[in-house]
Amino acid sequence: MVAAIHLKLSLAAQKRASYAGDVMGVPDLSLFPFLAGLQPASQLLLAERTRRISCPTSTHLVSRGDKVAGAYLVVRGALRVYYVSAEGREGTLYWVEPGQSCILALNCTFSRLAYPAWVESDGKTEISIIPGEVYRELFAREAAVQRFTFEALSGRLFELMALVEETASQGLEARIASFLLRRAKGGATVAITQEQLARHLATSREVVSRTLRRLAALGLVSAEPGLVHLVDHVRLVRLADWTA
Amino acid sequence: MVAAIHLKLSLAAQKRASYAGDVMGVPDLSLFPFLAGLQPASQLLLAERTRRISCPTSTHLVSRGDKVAGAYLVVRGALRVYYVSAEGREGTLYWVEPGQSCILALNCTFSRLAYPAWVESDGKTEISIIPGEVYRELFAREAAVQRFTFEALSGRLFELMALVEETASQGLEARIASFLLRRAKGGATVAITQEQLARHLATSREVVSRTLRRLAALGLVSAEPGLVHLVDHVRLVRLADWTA
DNA sequence: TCGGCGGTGTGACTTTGGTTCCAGCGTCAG
DNA sequence: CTGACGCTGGAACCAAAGTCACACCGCCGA
Repeated sequence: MVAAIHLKLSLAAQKRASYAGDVMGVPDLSLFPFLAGLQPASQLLLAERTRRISCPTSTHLVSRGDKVAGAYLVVRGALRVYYVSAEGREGTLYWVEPGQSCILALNCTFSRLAYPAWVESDGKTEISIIPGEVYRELFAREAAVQRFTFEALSGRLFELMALVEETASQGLEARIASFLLRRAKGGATVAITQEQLARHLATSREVVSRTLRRLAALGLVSAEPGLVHLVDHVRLVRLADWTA
Repeated sequence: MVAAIHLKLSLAAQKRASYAGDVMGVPDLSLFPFLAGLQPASQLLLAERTRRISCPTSTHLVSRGDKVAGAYLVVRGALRVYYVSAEGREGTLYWVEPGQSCILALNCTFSRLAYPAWVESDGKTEISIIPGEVYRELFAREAAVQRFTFEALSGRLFELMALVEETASQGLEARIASFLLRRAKGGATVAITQEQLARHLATSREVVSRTLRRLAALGLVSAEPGLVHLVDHVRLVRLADWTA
């Protein structure tokens, strides 16, 4: 339909990218309904310049300090945004899930801000990358894009405010409870190793092991290798959500 | 010039508000240059609906859970955005300084998000409050407002990412060093009591006292009641900025 | 069958930071 | 002068969490 125009995709992303089988790089409209309402010209622009990439789990996409611009729309899987401390301990800042996006600098000509964190795929992941200039164009003339952008940013902002508060003022028990609840998404079991859990929460495996056993002893969870079952949902919520 | 239209200003803000002497509530254009380029209709809307309020230090403006919408543009002084943990300890998330703004929900009709933190004035402060509907209007039709909003939000986002990392992976020494450097803004001395310092960093006065003395013993700072002098700027930076 | 190896359990120890309690010191109003 | 109050110093103690070392179990491939 439209000739593919090659452009510099950012870094490692391209290296490991394998174009998915769909016609263009435009993400599913079911996940990003606001795209359906765009002007024809915008749709065309999107179709021409968006690239869908697809990668296995734990694919490294962005490093701290990378100068990136544009928007990463997640279609499948998830992106994990995390930091790495001086001692090499890492902690997850947030996930970008299907239907969400990671919007980076727009003013990509000057002040392409260096991204302050790392990004990797979490699970087999497909994302549509809209280059900075293109996104800026769309943002300038499409109210729907403006709104989407605003919500994405302010949503993350609120999330991060909560995270700061959580990490600063809650013990590990509560933080683990909170983490598990968020991850389970209503389900009763989370598939995760204690090692991974430790990395998400920026702590060590041993500490997670201890804490998890304490929670198990209290009857809140039960664990087996690679799995954590949420036994007492109610008490877990009470433990995690101190605002109650 | 334009008749003042009274509207419900949010909460406590109004209670203590005393209108400043300038003609309208529109903030200084020197601080917010993007406002100068707006269409005449927008300028009129701003002039009609913006309210300037002015308050002494430590005036409580927003509580967690308040349903607020709109933008707070800081003209003088500063706003301090902070959280309060279950045990009553507080920590500062960030400051909104002159020329900056605190942009809250825009979709103020539905989903007026509850604000997740507290806001108070820090120093004698003047702010211009643009109501939610008005800001939404401006945002919809003024590219400059869109851009300003985007930068404000993504700037905060990056700040908060750094804060999460800092609180999670740095010791108090480093966090205090970092805090003092940011506050000094190039100067060599910070006017702050240890009590206040403790509140900003979500710790206790005694701990700050100890840590500060340790830093003093190392020759990094020197302290007197209500003041902290930055003695060895270089080593302070090295201590705070572990990325070096 | 025999090692690896990934995932986990556990004890002992250290460090950091939070808590409690009290003492000193300067300023300022009465 | 004096007492109250705000700010700081400092000891003793405690709790949470990070660190180190090692042991165990199950699985899988050589």
